[in-house]
Amino acid sequence: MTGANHAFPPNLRLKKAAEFKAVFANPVKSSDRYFTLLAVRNAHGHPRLGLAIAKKVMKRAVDRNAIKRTVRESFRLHPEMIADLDIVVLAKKDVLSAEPAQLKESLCKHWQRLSSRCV
RNA sequence: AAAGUCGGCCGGGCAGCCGCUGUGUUAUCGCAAGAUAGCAGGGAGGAAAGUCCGGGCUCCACUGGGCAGGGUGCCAGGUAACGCCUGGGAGGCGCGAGCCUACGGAAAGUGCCACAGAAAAGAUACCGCCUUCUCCCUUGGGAUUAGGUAAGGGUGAAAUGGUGCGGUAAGAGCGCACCGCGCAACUGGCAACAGGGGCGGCACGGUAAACCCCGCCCGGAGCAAGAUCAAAUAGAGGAACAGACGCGUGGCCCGCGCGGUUCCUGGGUAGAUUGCUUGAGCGUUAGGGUGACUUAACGCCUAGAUGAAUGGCUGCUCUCGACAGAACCCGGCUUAUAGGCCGACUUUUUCU
Repeated sequence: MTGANHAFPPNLRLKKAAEFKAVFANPVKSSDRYFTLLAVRNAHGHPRLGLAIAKKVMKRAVDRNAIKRTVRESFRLHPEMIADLDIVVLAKKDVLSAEPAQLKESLCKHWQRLSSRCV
């Protein structure tokens, strides 16, 4: 366990509107009752993560922040599962009623599924 | 001790590991801008919320005033300002500490006042009461004519002052006393208002969160404001150079039209930077003020993100943790909130 493997610097994030657009245009999808993930293969040599938590789904800012943290944390701690993809995570309503452990498990499955399907 | 009133404060704690984001500093790389790494130190709230008021700041508009529209509304003070706060007055609630109030004007005008009731606004008075005319009838009483009344009854949220005494045919502010109301002075108070006395003798029902009238206040938009830099693409104007070039027109030349290169100006999209945190700031002490607040000295720097940081895991511990996440910044208001702490005061009970 070295620190370098679990960092989350800015270059691993999707930032620009154009980058999000590219993912939404022609993605590989993976979804369950908590999340919908969209992914596209990139040429950067590392994965990149973007979050899209709709205000409509989660009204309170506290809830939105909490979900973003959970997703980022999972992304950061499991780089070995994730191939070089641009991924956008969309949250669903059921996230609010879920246990933290269930969310983590769900996210791990998504990382592996997307990595094996986008080749 | 119990019940209660008011004001203030806190919003799990500690340790380790892994992350995120500013700041300072050191090292390495780089012409530089900067990048990477190490170390140190900072990193959500009392409401950050609702966006309901008030201001700062920015851009636009602007001579001043009026109309319209909106806001506000006992008085005085505080403040940058306010619809906020403080103190005072008035009315209401509570045994009390205390709490509540959209609290200007109904004699400028208009409207409305359901149901019930005779009548809902300057009374053609329903049941009545009293006097009187005529008739019936055994005194008593009944029917009826003309008039005087508003005490009693009944309706209503509200009925044209209230209670008592006098007075009267019966009654009535008709007269008197007290209360209430109105008027002009006086006294106290900056004022709202209060006080006691005088005069009037009932005239003036309620409703202005109904229109309205009166006093005071208000230009509009908002940090996605605004400022700077500025690709690609589109492409405006000017100047200089070349005018020996190409294309079109034409049989050819001249000419005319479209093209060239360089520079300057302009435009400002994607994007980037900035605005962005030192401020009507906080703390302590001293002075002024009943208080809100204010003055002075000294000390402190306390989030600044931009797909948007302030978190995750583990261990220990307690009373097992609510409402909830900064987005330009302040002052308020309102709403949400587990649990806990402190102070002042009130009422009741017990003990000494």
